[in-house]
Amino acid sequence: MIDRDETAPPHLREAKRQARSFERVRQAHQREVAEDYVELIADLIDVTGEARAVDLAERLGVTNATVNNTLNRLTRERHCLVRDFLMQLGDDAETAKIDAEGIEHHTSEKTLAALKRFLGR
Amino acid sequence: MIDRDETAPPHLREAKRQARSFERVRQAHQREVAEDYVELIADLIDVTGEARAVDLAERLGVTNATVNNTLNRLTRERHCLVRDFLMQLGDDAETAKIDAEGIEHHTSEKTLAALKRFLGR
DNA sequence: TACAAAAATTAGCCTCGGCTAATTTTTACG
DNA sequence: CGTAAAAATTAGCCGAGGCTAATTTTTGTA
Repeated sequence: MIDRDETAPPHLREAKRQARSFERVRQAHQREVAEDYVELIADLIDVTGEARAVDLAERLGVTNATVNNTLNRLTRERHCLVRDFLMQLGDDAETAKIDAEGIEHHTSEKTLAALKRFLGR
Repeated sequence: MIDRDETAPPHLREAKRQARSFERVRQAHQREVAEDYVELIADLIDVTGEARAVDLAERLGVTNATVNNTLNRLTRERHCLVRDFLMQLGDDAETAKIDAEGIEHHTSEKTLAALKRFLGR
């Protein structure tokens, strides 16, 4: 079983190529949100020494509640990333869960990106 | 009451500027979907003489059903645009509704864009 | 220290844009 | 002309990312 079927007719290959392109755009839009938050938070901390949700909301042009929901979602994603990595290393589910709690807040963006690559996400 | 308060402190003005920028990005993402459809449909008609939903789906990398839903939404938007324009011209709701039915399928993208500008959308 | 204002969180709702599965309509052809 | 295959539609689900309103927690200050 090969991934990129060189024997398929050209118009089908073209359609698949196009589909992958649109898919990448959709995924990029997803990532943008996280990146906007990271950037804004860094900027606020740089300037004011802290990053209040209320200030993020003002700068993003959304409500307080929306910022809260989004941050929850993003930190949930971060948590799962660390936990799944630990399980890949052989931790049992319970241990992975507990350790992830302790680790995740000390994990830089770079390390998180590395974990993502490692897990193939 | 003025729109852009020149007397507001600089950091608030900056926050508003940033909020508008994020808002524009969100709106741009919305428009992209419609543009992708218009472009793909034109391309398919150009090449094959027709634009089947099933082909759009393949090229967009989504399912048949998704294409159907999205097209429904977009044509609903088009319908409302024409109808609201007629009402702006003084048509009563009933007349506007009926006439929009007849008109909307003969309206080019350019005209629709003009209507949008006229209605301030 | 008490309390008012500010910030954060929670609850409940919406739309968009995805999906699968089932059904109906259209098309092509023997 | 009938029918099987293809295409389209419908029903019902999900998650992301918005909202408002209400509540709880935190913070600054008299």
